[in-house]
Amino acid sequence: MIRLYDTMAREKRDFAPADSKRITMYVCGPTVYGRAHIGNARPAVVFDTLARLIRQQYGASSLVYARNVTDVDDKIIAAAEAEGVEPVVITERYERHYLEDMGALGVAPPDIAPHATAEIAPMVAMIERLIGLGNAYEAEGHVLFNVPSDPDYGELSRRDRDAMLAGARVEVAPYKRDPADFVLWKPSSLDVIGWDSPWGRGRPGWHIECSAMIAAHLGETIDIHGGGLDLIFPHHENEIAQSQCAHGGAPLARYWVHNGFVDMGAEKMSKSLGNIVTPNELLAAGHRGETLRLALLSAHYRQPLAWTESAVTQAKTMLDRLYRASGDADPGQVDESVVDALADDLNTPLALSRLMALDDPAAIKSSAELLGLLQQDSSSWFQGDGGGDVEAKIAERAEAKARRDFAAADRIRDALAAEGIVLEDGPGGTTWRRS
RNA sequence: GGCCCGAUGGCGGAGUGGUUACGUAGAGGACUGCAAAUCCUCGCACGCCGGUUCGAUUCCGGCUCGGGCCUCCA
Repeated sequence: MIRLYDTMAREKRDFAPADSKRITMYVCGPTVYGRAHIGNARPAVVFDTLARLIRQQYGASSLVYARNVTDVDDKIIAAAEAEGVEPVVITERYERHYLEDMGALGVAPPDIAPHATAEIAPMVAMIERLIGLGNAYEAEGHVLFNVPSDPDYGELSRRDRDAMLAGARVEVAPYKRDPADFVLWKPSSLDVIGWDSPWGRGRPGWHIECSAMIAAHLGETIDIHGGGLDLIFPHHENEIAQSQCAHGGAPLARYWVHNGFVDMGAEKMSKSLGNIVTPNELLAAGHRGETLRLALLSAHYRQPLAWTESAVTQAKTMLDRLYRASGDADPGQVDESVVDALADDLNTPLALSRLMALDDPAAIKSSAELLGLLQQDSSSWFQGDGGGDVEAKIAERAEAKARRDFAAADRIRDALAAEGIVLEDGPGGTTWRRS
């Protein structure tokens, strides 16, 4: 039995999917206008891990996992203008990078990756339905969702309309009937990407994308909706409003799961603060993807995670130990204590500590796979490709050792160490690994 | 201002009404030509003030500090 902390209920709940043969999970994916940073990678890794757990518990084909790609957005338009290219150049490039980076972190592609630009029709249809129901209205080429028309608005974020307005830091557009109303459709001038619609040429607002794509691919009510804490308001609140109003009150999701932030120093890592570090940079600096993944899983997903050099170093050390302990074993039985830890609201730090305590190489290997770790042979982890001349050096050093010329032997070992190659003398001879 | 989180050893990080994980770093030992790896051992913590309790790091209240959302944000 999996237990998940549900943001809506503010407590851990037993996970009971509507249909255990078709569990539906939707996670808000990237807006592809720039390189993903480590903070962006956290939800990808967290929900990838949750997906692995669900498949382990309910069967490989039990889960339909959708993660969208937002490929129409004002930031994309701005990036395209800055480079003097079409938006599609930007979106294709950064989606490719996103998949590369997440792949390096051991994140499997989702089952479905809906793209906003490919789903304009269902969005328009949903907007039309909301207008027909009196939940939305057209004004100056915009279509807006009328927040007061939804009595349940604010349930997820626990804020009422008055409180929202009291803290509002944005000027209210004059065409809004209510200051809290938000955009479903906005007009596009001819030089900006847009689609014809009943309200003129325009483009969808951010929130409607997810609502429409969820309904189109997964259904009116899904089991799990995931994303970062910062999406609770307004994004997920607005998704709920759109979907529930359009679907006769059917809840959008049974479980709302939100991950905490990655911090740099004391602050949230974010592009606008400029304090970001990207998987791409870290990989280029020589860190392995699994190291970054383990570092991301070393804190519970709802806790803030401070990103530091030492966190990465510790993750690397732990992986070295795990690879050494598992050796070249084939995966065996998944350890129950690891599964139990994960089943309790995805307690990855506890799962990791239990993994480190295992003795059986086959159990280590299979249990680590549940966390998306130990996905390569230990020889490739330690040695990577190449290294043919290392064996010659080892033989040379063995000769030196045989004639008890330890100074010569140590010179060879030190020279290799300078290249990042560590020699280890064991009972069966000398082995080597990259440091 | 409103709403919401968090505070655990040098660092990271679980968990628990009573004997306080684990990792990493550090100390000592075994092993080694010396190392490395491995194994053994050892220190080191539950923000502050009250309350409840036989007993609180754990429950409750207050405080302080830090963070988040209220605008784009994972």
